[in-house]
Amino acid sequence: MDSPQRPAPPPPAPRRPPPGPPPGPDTGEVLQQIMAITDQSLEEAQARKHALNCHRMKPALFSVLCEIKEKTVLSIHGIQEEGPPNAQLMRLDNMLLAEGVSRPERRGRGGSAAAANTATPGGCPNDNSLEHSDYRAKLSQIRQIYHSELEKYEQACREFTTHVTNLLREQSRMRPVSPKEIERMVSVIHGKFNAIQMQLKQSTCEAVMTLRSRFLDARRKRRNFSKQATEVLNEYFYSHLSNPYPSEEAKEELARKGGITVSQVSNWFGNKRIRYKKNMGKFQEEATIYTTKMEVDTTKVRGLGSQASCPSTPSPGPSGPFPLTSAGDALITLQTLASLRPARAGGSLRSQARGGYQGAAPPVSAASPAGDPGSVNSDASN
DNA sequence: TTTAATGATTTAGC
DNA sequence: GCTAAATCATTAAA
Repeated sequence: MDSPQRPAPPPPAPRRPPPGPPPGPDTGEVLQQIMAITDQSLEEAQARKHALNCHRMKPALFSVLCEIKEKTVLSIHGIQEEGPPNAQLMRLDNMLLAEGVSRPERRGRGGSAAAANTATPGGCPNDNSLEHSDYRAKLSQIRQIYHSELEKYEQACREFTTHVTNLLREQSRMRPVSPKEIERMVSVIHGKFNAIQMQLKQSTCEAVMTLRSRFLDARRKRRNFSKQATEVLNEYFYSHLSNPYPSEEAKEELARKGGITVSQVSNWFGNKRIRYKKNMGKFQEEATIYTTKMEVDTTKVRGLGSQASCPSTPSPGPSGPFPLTSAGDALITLQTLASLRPARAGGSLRSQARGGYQGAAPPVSAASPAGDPGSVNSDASN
């Protein structure tokens, strides 16, 4: 039997390339192309470039390309770069102006804050104490560093901007770079430098705040009063022991004589009263010293026919709130002498009204301004 | 280092 | 708003 002819087997299927990137030119081929490029003479390349640059269609082509680029770039970045004025930066600027770190003549940002703080930069009290001069010196140091750094940043910004602008202008001959693009690049650079400036401002503000807290926190910077101040205060206290509540005017005079503030006088009397009351025995020696001293002074003053050196005071009566010490004999003499001074209406009345030591009341101040710093609280905390 | 002295602050009462 | 009282924080002497 004849077997039917078998069809010829199909030719072997061609091998499929392995899955992966689409077939490209062979590496060797690419290398050859590169070699061919490098083989071209430099002059030839330059000539081609020149020919392209001089092509009559080049300006039109660049213009179109610039336009397209402009639209694309603006759609991507345009909106993001337009932000609201930086509130944080404004706050920092205002604070630096208020602290007297920024120059007041630097206009443009936060001018109102400067106007509000021209009298006492830094909110520093108007005391001419050593601490405050030290504070001002340190603040001045901070200011110097700040301005020198700021100047450096500004100069670097200017130089870098000029450099980039020139570079882009140069490149605009070879590739489409529109003036707007240059402008945008400049604003980007300014933005970056502004961020650096903000860091500088922030650290300057921190330094000022640290300085302030260190110098103006009076509790930390407590200084004992001068000997003269203590003497003035003690003289008044012991000569008015029955009613040691100086009037506002007396406080002012004591403050002036002792070179301290009215608040400090109030603090001192508050402390003195309570400590004297708690431990009268301990203060006896001191009391004797001052009463004797006052007695001598008063005798001298009497001899001169004028008034005592102590500030005017409420009339201390023998029935005042503070019991006399056992050295009271000397004190009684003092009280008697003190009572010769011009009496003030409020003092004894009020102390009598309260009655007793515990109820020791202050004399009514003759003139107590609204912003009276005479409370026990220190003005340093204001 | 410890402790007493002292100026300043806080809280509550009036 | 001023004061007493308690307390804190710093200074200066022991």
